Amino acid sequence: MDFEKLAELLFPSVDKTPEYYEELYKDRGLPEGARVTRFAPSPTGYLHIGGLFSCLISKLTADVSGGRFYLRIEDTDKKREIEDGVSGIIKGLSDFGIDVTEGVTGFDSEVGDYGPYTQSKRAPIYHCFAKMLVAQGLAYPCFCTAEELEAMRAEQEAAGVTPGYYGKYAKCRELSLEDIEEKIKAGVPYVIRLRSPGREDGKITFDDMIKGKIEMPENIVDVVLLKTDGIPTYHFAHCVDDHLMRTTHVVRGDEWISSVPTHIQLFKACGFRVPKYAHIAPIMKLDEGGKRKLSKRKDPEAAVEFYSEQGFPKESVLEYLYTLANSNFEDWRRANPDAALSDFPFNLKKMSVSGALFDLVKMNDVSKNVICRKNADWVLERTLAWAKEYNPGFYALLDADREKARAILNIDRENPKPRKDIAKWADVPDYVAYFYDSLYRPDYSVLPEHIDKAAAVAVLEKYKDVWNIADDKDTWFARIKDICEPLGFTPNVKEYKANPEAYKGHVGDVSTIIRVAITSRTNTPDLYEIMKILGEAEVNARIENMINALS
RNA sequence: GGCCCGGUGGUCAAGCGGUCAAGACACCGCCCUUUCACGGCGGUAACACGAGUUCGAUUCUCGUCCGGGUCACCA
Repeated sequence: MDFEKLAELLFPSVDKTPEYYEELYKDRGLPEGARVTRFAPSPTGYLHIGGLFSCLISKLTADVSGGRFYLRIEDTDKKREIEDGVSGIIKGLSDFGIDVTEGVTGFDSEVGDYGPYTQSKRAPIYHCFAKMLVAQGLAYPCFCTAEELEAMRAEQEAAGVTPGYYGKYAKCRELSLEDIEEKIKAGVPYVIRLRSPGREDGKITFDDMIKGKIEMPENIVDVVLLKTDGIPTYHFAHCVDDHLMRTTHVVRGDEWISSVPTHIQLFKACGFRVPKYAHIAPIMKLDEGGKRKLSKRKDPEAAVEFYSEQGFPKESVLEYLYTLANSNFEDWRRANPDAALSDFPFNLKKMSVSGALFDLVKMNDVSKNVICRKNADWVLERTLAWAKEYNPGFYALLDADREKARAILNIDRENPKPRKDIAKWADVPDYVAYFYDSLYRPDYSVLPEHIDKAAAVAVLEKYKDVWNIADDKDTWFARIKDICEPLGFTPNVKEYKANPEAYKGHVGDVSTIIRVAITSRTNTPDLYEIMKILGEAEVNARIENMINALS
């Protein structure tokens, strides 16, 4: 068989040589040890939290080595094509702090010297290398129809042999040049398959950077390289792209692990250096007692938009993802509370081998710790930005009086023991509700059972007269203590505990009554600050209101 | 089913032949305290099972069971 002639017959329009591309996409000239990685999603318009995680790991791998990270779009499946599947992904990445400096940067735009970075725009390149393979007898056209393939599979299953296009089942392997010529002339559709050099009993071992040493049977299947429409399969595109883009480390989901033998074989067939692989475990979710991958359809938290909508700061999401990535991250964070995330010495080898359950509760905790360290301006700014997009009414409310909003958010903040009330911006409307007439709904039923209503009214009547907006905090509290005794309460909690029968309650109960009158809640941050912000008139009105309601 | 990978408290996880088997989240208790939160202290709770190897196995080997992945002209 004259393979050169076959190659010419199959790819008459290819006018470049592999050497041309090797020359065009020069070695990156990075220092020894610098790693080149990439994130290569399908343009579904949707960024999965697992995708973000994978992307982060990939980027970190490059960053800590002083290397290079780029974004490639794998749009070789035209059945899945949607209008603009790219922008959503880019937005998702940038919303969570990953800015692309090489590769696809938006709908129909890209930067970098190794492009095009969108696979559908690389057809001539794939064809060139497919032609090379054919010319060397390492690939061949296959005219089998879907029906034939299906029949073959049924036959193999019935016979109990491994299904697949290989060995004697690879009917088109030995077609003569004449046969091929004839079929092509007749317009019979065909794919290009690899002539797999794998042996039935062959073994291949490779060293995954996360999973360690893995031994697998060699690939013997003549996998499809180019589909009927001339578009490459993932396998082939991965091979030529990662080679030409000079990727050194392929970081991807571990669902790919079983095709590594195929990929290594392909790289070798092409004469390319095989990249290092790092297969990361997927993020899981507990469902009906079992673990399963976070699913786009069933789990709202699978989409990164969920975190935007809920108002989790990107710092929080990132921080949580880091804890999943390297378990020593939390120790590092405790030791370096103010360090930038980029200073963390990320280590691929410390990645967990098996999939972690996504823990929204832990995520909340991480986020509270992030937010509680920030100042009021930062919190206000982020809350405003979130509200503007997801809660316009609330935005208008805060925006109307930013000083007030800032003051509210500043209560018990910026001190060594800051409160941790807020995990996400969606928590804020409820957190600040009683400061705004439009959100506040008086509800005195929250007053604890053990507090007598008549006594509560008496407390309020008295307090209304003695409190003074100008008081400093000590005086403010002293006044509350002062009204205790005359009304049958004690200012001394210990005293009360020693002899509860002698009193109607203690200063804590008195405070609670006042707190309920002003906020309709039994738990709030510093009441003194709250009253300051509300102002004299409003506080008096609210006290009056409760007196009337209870009388 | 074949082939891979995995199995330490409810969750994330240290651990690499000898440990009272770290730590974090969650939960419970106590302290602090005008409430809540914060903080401090303490507590409940784990090596899937069975055989080996070894003076000694959570750590090594094999088997069982369980979980996950994969077997396309999808990625």
